Amino acid sequence: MSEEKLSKAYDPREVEARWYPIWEKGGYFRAEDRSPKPPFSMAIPPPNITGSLHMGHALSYTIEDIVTRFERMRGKNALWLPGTDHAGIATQMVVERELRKEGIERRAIGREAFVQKVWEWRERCGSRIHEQFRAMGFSVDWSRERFTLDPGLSRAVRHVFVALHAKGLIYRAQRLINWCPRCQTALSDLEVEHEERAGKLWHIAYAVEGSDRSLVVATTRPETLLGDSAVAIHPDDPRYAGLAGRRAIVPLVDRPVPIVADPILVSMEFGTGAVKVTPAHDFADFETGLRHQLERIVVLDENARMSSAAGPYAGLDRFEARERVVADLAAKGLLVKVEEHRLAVGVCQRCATVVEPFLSWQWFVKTKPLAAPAIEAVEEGRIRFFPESWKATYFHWMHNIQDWCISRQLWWGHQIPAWYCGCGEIVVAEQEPDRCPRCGTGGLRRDPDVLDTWFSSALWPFSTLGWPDRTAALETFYPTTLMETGSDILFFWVARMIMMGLEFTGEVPFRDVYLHSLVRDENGEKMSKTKGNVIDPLELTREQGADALRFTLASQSGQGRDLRLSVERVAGFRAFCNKVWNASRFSLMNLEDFPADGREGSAPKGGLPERWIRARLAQTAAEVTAALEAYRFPDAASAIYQFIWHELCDWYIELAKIPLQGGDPAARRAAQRTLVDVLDGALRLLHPFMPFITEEIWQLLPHRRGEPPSIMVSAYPAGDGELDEAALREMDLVQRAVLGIRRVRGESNVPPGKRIPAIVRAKEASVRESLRAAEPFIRPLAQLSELTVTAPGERLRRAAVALLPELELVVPLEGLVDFAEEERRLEKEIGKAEGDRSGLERKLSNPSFLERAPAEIVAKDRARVAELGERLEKLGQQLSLVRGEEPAAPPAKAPKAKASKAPKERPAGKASPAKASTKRPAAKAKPAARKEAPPKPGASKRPRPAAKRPPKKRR
RNA sequence: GGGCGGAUAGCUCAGCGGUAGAGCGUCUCCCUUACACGGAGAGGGUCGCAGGUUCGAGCCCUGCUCCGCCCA
Repeated sequence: MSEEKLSKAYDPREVEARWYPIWEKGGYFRAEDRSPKPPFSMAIPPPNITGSLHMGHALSYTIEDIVTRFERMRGKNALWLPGTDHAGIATQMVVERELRKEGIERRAIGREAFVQKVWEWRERCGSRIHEQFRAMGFSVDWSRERFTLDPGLSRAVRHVFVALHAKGLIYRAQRLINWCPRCQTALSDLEVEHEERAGKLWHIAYAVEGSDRSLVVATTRPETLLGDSAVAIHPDDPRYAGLAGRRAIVPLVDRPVPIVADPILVSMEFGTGAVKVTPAHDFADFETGLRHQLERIVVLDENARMSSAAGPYAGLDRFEARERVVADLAAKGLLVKVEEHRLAVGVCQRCATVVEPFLSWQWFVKTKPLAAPAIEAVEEGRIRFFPESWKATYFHWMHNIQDWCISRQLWWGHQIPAWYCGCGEIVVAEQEPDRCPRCGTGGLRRDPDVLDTWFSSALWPFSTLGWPDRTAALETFYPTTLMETGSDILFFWVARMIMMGLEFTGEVPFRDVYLHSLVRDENGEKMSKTKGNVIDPLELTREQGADALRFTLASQSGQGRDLRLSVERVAGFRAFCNKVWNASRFSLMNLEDFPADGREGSAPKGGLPERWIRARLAQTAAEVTAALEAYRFPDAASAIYQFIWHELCDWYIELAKIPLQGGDPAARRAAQRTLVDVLDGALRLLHPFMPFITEEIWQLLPHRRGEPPSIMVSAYPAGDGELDEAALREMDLVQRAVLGIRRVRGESNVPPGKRIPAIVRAKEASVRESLRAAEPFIRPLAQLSELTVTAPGERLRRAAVALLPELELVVPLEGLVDFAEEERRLEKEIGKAEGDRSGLERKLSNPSFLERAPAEIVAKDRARVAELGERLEKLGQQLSLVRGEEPAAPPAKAPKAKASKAPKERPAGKASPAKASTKRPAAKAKPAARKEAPPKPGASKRPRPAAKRPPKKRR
């Protein structure tokens, strides 16, 4: 145990800086390839090498660390495998931008040199990520760190590409793909975001060949008419009957094109019911083109400028061209109408440039055959989703999955393992072929493109474990236990891992998927650099401590809901750290004479508080474990918070002061032992959430022989075993008695420091027995000079009374206070009880309730009515006593009649009986001063007697 | 256009058929030798709106209104 005095306030900075290197050196983060322990494994969602950790990462990794630490403490061989992602487009863009600052252009230095620069960049970023993990306390197994471009992972990528190609599940085709003219690469459907924007709908007249009729088409992209190769109409549209099969003349270029009837493309309701068809520049038109064998006329190049096929418009940017085309059409009188129109435009996920459907040769994954088993795995429950609602989204996407364009016109990434020969042969192989297998010539040219980053990510759960080799790690840790990631990459990543995992390992890549949601700011706004509302987790950690931030994220991370983060909330949990710190400080201050072997052997039973707090710890442990097993992090966090603050601190520590400061050495020792045992247990429960402070304190506690060297490898409290029900029951009595007396004191304005006598009455002899035994605990907590326990009976004039189940508390007030307050309190209680009772009586007078409701419900309500009757009787008596009225005749009759009759007299009208009974002056013989606040209709359904009564001297 | 969430105390959220909860904030009192990053107490809710089912509805059903995501 440390001799140093702990500081009065907790300072996370110093503590949090200290422990990570010790854990790392101790090897506690490491998982074993072979171990008798059951495995737990999880691959980290790898952060991009370019970035630093943002709040989304902090949330994700906090959750993952909590699970990992929990499982590790439960005795699992726990692997949390770290790594980073090369993030093709993102990284290439960042490095290009940086190089440009130095005046270096990517194309000028060439591919090899550029890729070298990116690797250098990666070296610099890597250590930063390390630092951030350290600051947050994430317990990853650094010895297994991976990078998506590592040789091993690259080999896995090539292997998969070749295997899928051999199976016909990867193919090369000339297709329309999404093209970002700024990033100069193809994108997958998922990398295109749809934004609704204001646009226009231009109505343009196309002449019908050989007639004086014309067709008016409506389009949002007039510049593409230069590439039109048909006009489509609906076959059933009477407006255009007889036109199908004839030809229309594309304006400006005067090209005759067929008029085709196509019920798929054309909606009779939209626009004019006639549509221009541009197969090379629109996805729907491309399909139409296939159906009708239409020409594909490419009028835009890879820079989204008009190509030579656009004749006089060649070289113009697409938006300039639009203006020119519209102007020229107008000049020729062919522009019939222009309407305002909202349309969804696709923009590049990375740079927000409007993407262009672009005809080009690309590589694709045929996804349908891969999706089928992936759907099945989830249907059969071999993979579970948390929250489960994501299943529906997953199914919907998987059932409608499109082929995946995987080639990217970038330099940074896994270069496609395909080689082209002059003879037209394409060789797909893991290693570069020496010569063409068909014509035998050498010098094959490798495909310059790289693979979509998500292609390599899709292999992450097994490629990181050494696949395609059958490694021990793979055998032990695969399938992994959990995939925890953001719901925004369900399709990008999770779905693809499932497909690839099943295809190549024959097993699911993970059993559970936990999807967290977005971290927003305190106003519910998405955090973004442009809005300036980004909270940097590292900065917040420096201010408030990583423990506080982690606890905040865990306790706010409800399933299926976005999380709102505010600095104030983090500060609130920092206060919790301080509370934990001080509870520990108190404990340690009282353990100075605790012997080194004081925790050996079974603990002495101790008194009621000792038995109670141990039972509560066990219950809390069970609760926390159940919550963590179900990924209900907020529930787990709040159970621990509640236990530590409101039970250990508010009750047990206060109660322990009695034996600790009393003269009985055995009782003192029992309290010491309990304090240290329970604090130890609480710290262990808390450790996955707050690793630093718990380790710091745990190290200061006296331990049993043979305890592990760190709390992070100690055993998680089990919460099993037999529960001391009697202690829980008795302590409940004590707590209710203390709270009741405190309440009376508070409401009657008894000065807080003033020690007063009180009487507790109970009908049950056993309850009285328990209370008498607990008298030494109740007295100090309720600030009593004296506590008398009796059976119910005599009434006390001039006393405050609180009625609780099983208990009746009497606090004589003569000479102490303010009877007006007490009177008001009683009136309030009576009002409430009357309200409750009349509600119940109405229910019980309903024959169908009696007939149909389960017997136990009816019995419960009846019992409660009886209870309320008793309560009202006592309260009525008490009220007259406080008022100084002579207790009217035999108390058993008069007050009861008064209290119980009142509600029945009232017709079952709108007015709350409770309100009326306490507000109506006449009925209660109250002074006129009472009536200044007539009940407001609808103010509240609950009684609010005497809410704003001005203070006045009664009597 | 289709789908999925959400709407409960001032704020953030639990509760999901039988007496409305927590944390934070607010108010009152208190610097009592673990902690003022604290203690004790209090106030605060027609559970989005309208129908329906039920003996009984934040809770189930239908419709509607807002807000947010995803897909087309």
